[in-house]
Amino acid sequence: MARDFKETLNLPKTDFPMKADLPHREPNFLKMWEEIKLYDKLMSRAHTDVPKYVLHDGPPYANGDIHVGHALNKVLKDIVCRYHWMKGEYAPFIPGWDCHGQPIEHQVEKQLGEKKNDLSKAKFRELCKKYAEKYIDRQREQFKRLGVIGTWDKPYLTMDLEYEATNVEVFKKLYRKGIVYRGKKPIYWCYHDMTALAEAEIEYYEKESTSLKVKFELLDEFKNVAPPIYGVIWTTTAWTLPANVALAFHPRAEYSIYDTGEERLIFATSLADENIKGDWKEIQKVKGLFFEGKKFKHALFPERISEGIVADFVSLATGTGIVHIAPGHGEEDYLVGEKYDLPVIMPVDDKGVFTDEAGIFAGLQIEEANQKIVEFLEKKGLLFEKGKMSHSYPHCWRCKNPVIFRATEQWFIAVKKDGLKGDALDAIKAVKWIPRWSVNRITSMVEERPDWCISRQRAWGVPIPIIYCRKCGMIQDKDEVFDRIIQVFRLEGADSWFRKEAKELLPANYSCSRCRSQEFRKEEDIFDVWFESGISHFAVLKKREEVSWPADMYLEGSDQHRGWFQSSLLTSAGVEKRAPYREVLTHGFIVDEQGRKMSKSLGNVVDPLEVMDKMGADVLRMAVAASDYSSDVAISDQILERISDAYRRIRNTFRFMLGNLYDFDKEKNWVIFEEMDAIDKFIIGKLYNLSETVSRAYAECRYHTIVHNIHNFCTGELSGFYLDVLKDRLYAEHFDSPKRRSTQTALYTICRVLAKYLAPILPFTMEEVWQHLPGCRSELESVHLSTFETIPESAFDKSLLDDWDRLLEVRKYVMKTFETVKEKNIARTLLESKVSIASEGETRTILTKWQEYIPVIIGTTQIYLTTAFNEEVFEENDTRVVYNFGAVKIAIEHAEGTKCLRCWNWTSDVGEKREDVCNRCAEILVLLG
RNA sequence: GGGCCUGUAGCUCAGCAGGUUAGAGCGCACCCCUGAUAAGGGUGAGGUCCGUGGUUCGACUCCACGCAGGCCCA
Repeated sequence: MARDFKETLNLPKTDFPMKADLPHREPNFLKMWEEIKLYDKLMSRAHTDVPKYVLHDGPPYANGDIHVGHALNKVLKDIVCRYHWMKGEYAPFIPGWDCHGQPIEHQVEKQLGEKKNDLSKAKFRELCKKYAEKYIDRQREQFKRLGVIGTWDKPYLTMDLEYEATNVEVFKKLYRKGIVYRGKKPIYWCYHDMTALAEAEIEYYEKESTSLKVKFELLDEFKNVAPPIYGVIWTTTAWTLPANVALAFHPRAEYSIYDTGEERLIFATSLADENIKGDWKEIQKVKGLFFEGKKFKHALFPERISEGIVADFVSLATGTGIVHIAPGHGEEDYLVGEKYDLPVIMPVDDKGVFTDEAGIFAGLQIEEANQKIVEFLEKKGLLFEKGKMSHSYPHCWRCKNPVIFRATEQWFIAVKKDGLKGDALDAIKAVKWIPRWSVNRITSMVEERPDWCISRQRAWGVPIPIIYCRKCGMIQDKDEVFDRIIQVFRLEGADSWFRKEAKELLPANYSCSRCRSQEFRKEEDIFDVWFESGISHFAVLKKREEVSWPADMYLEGSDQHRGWFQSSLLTSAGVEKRAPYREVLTHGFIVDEQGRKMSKSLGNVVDPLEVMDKMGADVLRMAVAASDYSSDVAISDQILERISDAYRRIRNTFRFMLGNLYDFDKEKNWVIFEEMDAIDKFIIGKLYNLSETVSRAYAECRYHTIVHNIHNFCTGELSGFYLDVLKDRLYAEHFDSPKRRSTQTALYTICRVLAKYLAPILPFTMEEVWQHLPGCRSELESVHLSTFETIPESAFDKSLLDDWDRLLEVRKYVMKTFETVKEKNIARTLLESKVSIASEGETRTILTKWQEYIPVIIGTTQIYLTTAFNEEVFEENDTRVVYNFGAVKIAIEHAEGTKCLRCWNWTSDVGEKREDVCNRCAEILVLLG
């Protein structure tokens, strides 16, 4: 009767669960890390002399729950920091939030509805602050749940008092440098509500307008020619004509001059059909570029000149191909005007009424002016055509009336020409940009950017710290004034600006530096939020003692080339003449499997909170890490499923190794490398190779390489070979046999090395591994307090690895052959097979050299090696499968002898020393008693 | 419309200073095991390397033009 020898074997034992159950288990680790004060312990490295690495967090906007884009960004940052921690360095991470700005105002206004009008600015700001705080708390918990480690109890907020004061400090420095100035720039303006509007407060509706084609006489050498030559412009906003300063042509388009008999007219050649009325003669063709620098007579004010310019945005789809330019009334007009140094004329007041600057039209409301202008042009014979047209036009979100573009006084930082462009471009060159093309993007953006408009007509933000004399209008820009404001902000925050009188914000007994008046008024504009976030490196890196300036790294999505990378660069270059970062790493955006952006309408949105709830943060982190973030990162259900599979494989590989270490005590059972069994030397050599790849990939921030390589190692080297082939020695040998201890030493090493390498990517799971690895927990309470393990180069035996790679090829041949063995029902497992291998040359030499390991590598005790390819054992028949692999020939048949009921090997000595078992097992059983 | 970027098996990635039948893992199919077991092992099928031209003896790799997608502008 067969006896069960199970209890005499060293079968794997572990509490490490196969089922990850991350959604439930991860929060416990978060709790544990908090209890052991993990982050504080890491931060205490600040007092040692280890290298410091500062990754400066770009602040997300404090609105809404986090989306996958946030998750991608913060997980990458976390991996970077954890990598540096694992190198033994000091790598503080201070998360931040961008708290001010229009979107929060908008949300609060929506909640308030009509009540908003009854609120003071100060009261309104209070509500905005509450709103921001609410979302900071939510997002904080969500980021923490992701496993992101950092100073969560003391993040930086752009609404912190000290932070707000820093805005003034930086403003003062830039002001002193002489690059801050006041100028005019068009903004959306509702002349019904008399208020400035942000882009997001605009709604587009169809509106019917009068469209005009107006003639501007060409001057210069064509002045007083007969018949006169006219450039014909097309516009739907007649009221902007008083502000006209230029006519824009498309530089590469072709224009024709037509003789109508009475006059000569210029249109884009391609739009001739739309404009020719009668039997006109085309007398000349010219490129648009020809008109650059030419002068035209203003159609409304004959004494004024309208300059000929060229611009790529000129449309040739409809109209005349000539665009009337009024920099005071249009964004494009303004930008092209800046390029040509055109004046910004803006003769419209808050209520939409023409000022004296509009000459004969002064006092008219713009709607009425439209009609007057048409009449005027008709009378002068300068109206070429008049029509009606319906088009999409911006309207005020609140009162639903049409809005206008209207230039108003704004604050600027001079960037172009004599501004700080040169310094910024030099600063860019000193930074390492990853990926490499990133430098081109930032460079061209800085090269082409206009001056930076830093003022906004809003309530929720930091005021531009300027105080004017009420009497003479003088800006009070003495140091003592700025310093006083800085001091007040530091103590009471920017709110003080809205609560206090101008006088209270000035030094005691202050009087105007020009007229001695003591009456003052405060600037009402606030800073652009990009200015605020752009000074974070000053407000955080220079002020918080945990960190230092400049940052080692900024890490954000590629959209930040225009945003934060640039605003930070400009403030830094302006004050310090260098970039605030040494290295900038950019990642792509989250897209779906087909590479399309996520949108509700496409139904492809992945919610990180849901993923963490269903699969766990480590799976989400792994998905992020497994993907090459230098371009867009795809996330979908299938991708998460695949990642989940890979995660499970890694987890189970650890579980198996842990299971075989249950009785391993590294103090007592450790086997030094030199004394290890060859098979264990082999896997340690492979591990060494892997560690080389992984550490290089970490240093280069190529995390997907790490995930792929480690995963492949787990499936290929470990599960597919090493772990499979070890079972006999782990299970059947005496528990304390040298072979088993050698293998356990290898397993232990692999676990530690891999757990540490994976800790930055899978912090929860690797902590779990650490807690189950014998002895580790008493050594250090968390894997995250440990440092990467290095494998000495001496553990890498190249000739052994080369030999064994060849042996593995032979193993592969055996596996192929064995497929047929299974089919023919000759044997079901290799254990119950006899394998004959014929070979010659180098292969034969290697096989002979490692003869004693061939049974282990192949997986059966019955191996016959020979050089004779034509021996009888290689004759195929009903009980034997034979395959030829060139230099190697394989034959497999059923094993001889009997199956040992303990180790399941087939031998001829079963029952000799003891019933049912082979002699090897019989001896072990004696030892075990 | 402009600038920058991406496009290799169903999925995630390798590869190529241009050179034999383009690789891996997952997934899938089939088989084996039941002493890693809601595990494990083996074998196999999957690719017009986005398309079209060009350079070259030879292109997935270089160039041009497209197409699709992303970010930022307009």
